[in-house]
Amino acid sequence: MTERSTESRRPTIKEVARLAGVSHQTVSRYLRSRNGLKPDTLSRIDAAVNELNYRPNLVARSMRTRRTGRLAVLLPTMLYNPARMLHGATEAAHEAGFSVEAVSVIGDTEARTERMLEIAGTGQVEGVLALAPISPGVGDQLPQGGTIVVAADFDDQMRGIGELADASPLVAVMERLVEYGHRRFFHVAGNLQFASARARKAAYLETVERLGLESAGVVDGDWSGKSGYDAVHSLSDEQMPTAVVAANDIVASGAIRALIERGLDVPGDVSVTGWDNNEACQYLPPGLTSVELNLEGLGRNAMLSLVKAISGRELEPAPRPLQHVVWRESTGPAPRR
Amino acid sequence: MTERSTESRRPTIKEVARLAGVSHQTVSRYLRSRNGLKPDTLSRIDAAVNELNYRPNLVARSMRTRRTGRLAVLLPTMLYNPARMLHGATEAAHEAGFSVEAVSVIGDTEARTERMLEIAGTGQVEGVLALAPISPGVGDQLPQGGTIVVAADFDDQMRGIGELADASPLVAVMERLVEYGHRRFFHVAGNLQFASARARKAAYLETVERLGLESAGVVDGDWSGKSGYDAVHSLSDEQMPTAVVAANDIVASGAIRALIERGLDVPGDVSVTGWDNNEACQYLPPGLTSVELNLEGLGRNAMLSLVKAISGRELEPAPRPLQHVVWRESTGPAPRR
DNA sequence: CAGGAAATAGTGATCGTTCACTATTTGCGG
DNA sequence: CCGCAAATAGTGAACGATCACTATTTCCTG
Repeated sequence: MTERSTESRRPTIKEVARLAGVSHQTVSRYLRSRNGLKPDTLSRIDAAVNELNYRPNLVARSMRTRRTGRLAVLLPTMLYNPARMLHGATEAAHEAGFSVEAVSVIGDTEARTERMLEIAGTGQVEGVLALAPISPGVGDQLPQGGTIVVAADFDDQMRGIGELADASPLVAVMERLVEYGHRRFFHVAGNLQFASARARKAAYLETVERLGLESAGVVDGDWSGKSGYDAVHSLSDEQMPTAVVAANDIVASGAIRALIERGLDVPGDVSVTGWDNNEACQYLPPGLTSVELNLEGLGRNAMLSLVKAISGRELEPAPRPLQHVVWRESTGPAPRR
Repeated sequence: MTERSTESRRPTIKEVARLAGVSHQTVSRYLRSRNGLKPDTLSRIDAAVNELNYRPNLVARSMRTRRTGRLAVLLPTMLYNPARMLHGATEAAHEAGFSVEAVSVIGDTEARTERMLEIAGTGQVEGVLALAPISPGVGDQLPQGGTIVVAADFDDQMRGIGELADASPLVAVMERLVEYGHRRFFHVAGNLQFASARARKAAYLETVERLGLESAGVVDGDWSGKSGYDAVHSLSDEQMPTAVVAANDIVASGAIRALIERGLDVPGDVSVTGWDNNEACQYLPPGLTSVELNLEGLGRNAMLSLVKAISGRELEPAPRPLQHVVWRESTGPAPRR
């Protein structure tokens, strides 16, 4: 389906004014508040607007007001589904009267950062929310003019908003597994450019240390099923843990596959946990123990900072908790040795 | 991380001109082509631009040129991961000199259509590519001004670009399964608001008819794992097919779960196929036979129509085929009865 | 009904860029 | 070194809205 509407120019505020028999400024007032106008005037403008099917030219408005009401969200490509987070962020932005542009960029942190500066520098958006990792100190490079950048993921100095990278459910998972008798763990990390991957890895190591557990080690992966598959196959029989904590569900699925290929039962011999509560992994046998994320909530809360920084407006944050563990069949008591 | 750059106004073309000792028009020329300027003039402007860290105000430019160079892509929310399609579409748009705004809208077809009209009507974008179902005949409602709308999914009169809804791999899957000895099939459809779901259902029914197969029926679902799970459980033992063709991998995972719960082996008793080549489903046992999509290519090709309609420019389409079947362990010979 | 404040409406400048012209400089043949 | 075309640069209007004022009308009070 392809349609092109009539070629004639769109009507302007002055044409509406002429048709309604008022000045352009009166129409301008009408557009913004609709108060302080006589009922008669108002209805004449109403009629003119309808007759001409007038809609204000937002480009011209932006030009004069120096406000675009638009925000950009920088998304990572392909690594996970950012749609739900984007949705939460967009909803919050709408509440504060902003529209949102999503920009997905391939390439590394540097490429993303470059593109972000480009977006921020042309006055097209009032702020940028980066849901993908960007270089630190990027704010300093911003051209003058007040475009604000909020990074939801950590920057390289490990500062960050935090919620996105909150790894506490991983600690809860491990503690419960310890109650189940597990002593020997293994962690397959995600792409460490992501704060969430770094945080989960750190939480794993910290918990091993704190509870005096054994660890078959940590393998740095890339969020892929293959990374989980390869990591498990890289272990010797002696190293084999009784619990594999994977960075996400995809990694977990690869790990489970490798465990089965090695003749091990899940959860009989080895328990496996994931992250993200991937719908496919809920059903396939064994149902995967995972961490359910309120992605809309996380997106919303990330956007709150940006909205506040730009307009000072404080929106209602998403109700906590934003993550919780869902126990399924892939976890169970540690095997007797 | 939150940063605010200096509050001072961004430099304008006139300030650059003054610093370089030329007229604003000369700077304007410099910005566009950089030809037809004396080397001396050019380097003076270069220096001024760098010193002021000048970037053109695209809002002002759009105002004068009546062109924004921006396109919008309307995305469905949450049903599947549109990131890769968006990426292909964005890449194609960049090649033609457009930037892309992604708009995800919740709600039904009507709500989406309404929002789309809003976006198209304010002159902020030159075109809209709808990757989510919208109401038919929407072009007629568009305000004057030449915003173009291209719908990649079918409209309600079942016209459409087609590639997105190409169900031919489903036919290939069924024919192969027939070679394997399968005679009795079952289809769990996706949300029929989507052209792809309608096309797969139609292809299933047509193939059953053409090859004279038995069908345990078609259940209309919603792309969810639960819909696959419930659909299988709704069958009596007598109705049970030897092959389940699911609308996508998530649905397939639900179906597999239900089959296992009923004591059936996959693929020993029943073969199952999905769609989308979901990464998690590749690993979990049994590896799911599915249809791999070149989502970037599909997104790209959808964008081509829009770009062509707006600028007349014809970009290189993605190489075919854009979909192909990946055979894995969830399919096998029909059981002897 | 005069007078003044409040409510309502109008006028012209302005945002930062490009467009359509006009003006100036350069280069070159004779 | 004149004259003229080509190359280069400058001037002012325009895009479509809002802002900062000023002007007019309405309403109320005494």
